[in-house]
Amino acid sequence: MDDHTDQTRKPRADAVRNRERVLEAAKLVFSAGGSEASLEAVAKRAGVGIGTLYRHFPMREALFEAVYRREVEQLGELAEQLKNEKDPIEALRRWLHSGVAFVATKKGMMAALALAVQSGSELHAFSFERLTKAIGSLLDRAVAAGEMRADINPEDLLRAFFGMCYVHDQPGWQATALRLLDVFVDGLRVQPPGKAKARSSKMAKPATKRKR
Amino acid sequence: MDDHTDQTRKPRADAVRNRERVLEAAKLVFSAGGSEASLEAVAKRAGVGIGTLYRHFPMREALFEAVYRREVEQLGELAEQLKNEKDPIEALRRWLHSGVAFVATKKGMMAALALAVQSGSELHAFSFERLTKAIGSLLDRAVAAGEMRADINPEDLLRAFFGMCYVHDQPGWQATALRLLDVFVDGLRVQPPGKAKARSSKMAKPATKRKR
DNA sequence: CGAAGATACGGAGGCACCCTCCGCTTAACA
DNA sequence: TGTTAAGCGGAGGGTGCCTCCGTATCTTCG
Repeated sequence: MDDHTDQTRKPRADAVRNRERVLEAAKLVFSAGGSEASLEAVAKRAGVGIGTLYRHFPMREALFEAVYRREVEQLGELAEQLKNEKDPIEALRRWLHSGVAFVATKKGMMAALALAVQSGSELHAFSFERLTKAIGSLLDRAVAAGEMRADINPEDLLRAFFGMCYVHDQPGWQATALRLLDVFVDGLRVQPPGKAKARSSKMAKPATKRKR
Repeated sequence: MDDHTDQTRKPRADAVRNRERVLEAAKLVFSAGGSEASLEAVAKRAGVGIGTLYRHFPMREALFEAVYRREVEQLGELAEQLKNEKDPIEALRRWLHSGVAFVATKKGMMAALALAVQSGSELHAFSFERLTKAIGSLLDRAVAAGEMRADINPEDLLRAFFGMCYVHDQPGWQATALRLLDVFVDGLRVQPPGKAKARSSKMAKPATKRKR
């Protein structure tokens, strides 16, 4: 685990720089154009040859991975901060809500990502672990405080979160996702028999417009 | 709206037959290989020329649409049947659970579908309406019976359902989805202050294994 | 039934993108 | 500064997407 025991050259400066450029370009291109965007477009935007792109990211999937990895990191860090929140359930809900806002800026990324994750790659392992740990800590706190049922594990919650965020097709999807998450959190809450429906007052607005 | 007022020829028999063949082939191919599968493979499997495929379904998306439309129909019909169930909430839950099983057989289809729906096509309008109506009737019954909170509309519930079904990557995803849906339904339930946590006995199994 | 006309079929071909491969360039190390 | 390995770029072979049009087949009408 030393730094220079097995004669490893220092990585070339231009290689590092190019890798960074490609990542940045990919983030922009995928954000805008979705997973459809051609890798050649990414290379062009990054100002590197297509060959360079492929050396750094041998498969299309690898590029998604790298781009997405950063985003996941950010979500994880957010959870860390929220652990300072007083009310544990509120902290959890805040995280979920923030997650929605975060996802909202990703647009096309999500579709690409979904496909990438589907393939059962290592990306899945990484992000799942990172986020599970994050959400798990929030969850544990709430359970320990006796405010939340203990039969749902972090993985489940994470899945539910992603699921609800996934459906973003119409303009108002964010509000919907937030509402759905609130309901879910209500379902998780341990209701003291006495004030069973008290917390519902937190959901200020009723559903938008009861169709049909 | 008559049948033969504006001189419409009867559609050619071979055209109808070929369309059917392509649909069947597409269903199989997409089910197996996911959205990656080439349309030329579909054409070959259907035993028609690539040109024929493209005339019937001008865009890749159109093919997904047509295939998916049937599946949606089936889900809708299932809801009709479940309206005869006694317990309205149980009926709703049964529908959701059946939905999971249904989705489970689709495998790769879901990814393709997600992309198609994303594009805000007419498919979305159709399936959303069909399923919303189906789920809405189940929901209304439960609300009318005073067993369910009234501030969640059918659209929301549908989104939640799809969201939870979407995350299918690992072997055990079905069990997870079912559990998540149960939690969600619990969240929807109006809890009589007296027996607040009584219904939780319905969730026989605890979460599989509380990781970390 | 047979001719006429509409309609559909098939697959060649143009295009875009994927990915590989290799001669040239450039940074790291001595 | 010279040596050497790592990295760069983009030409090029391959595949799949989609269009276009000459040919085949079905419907209709006399």
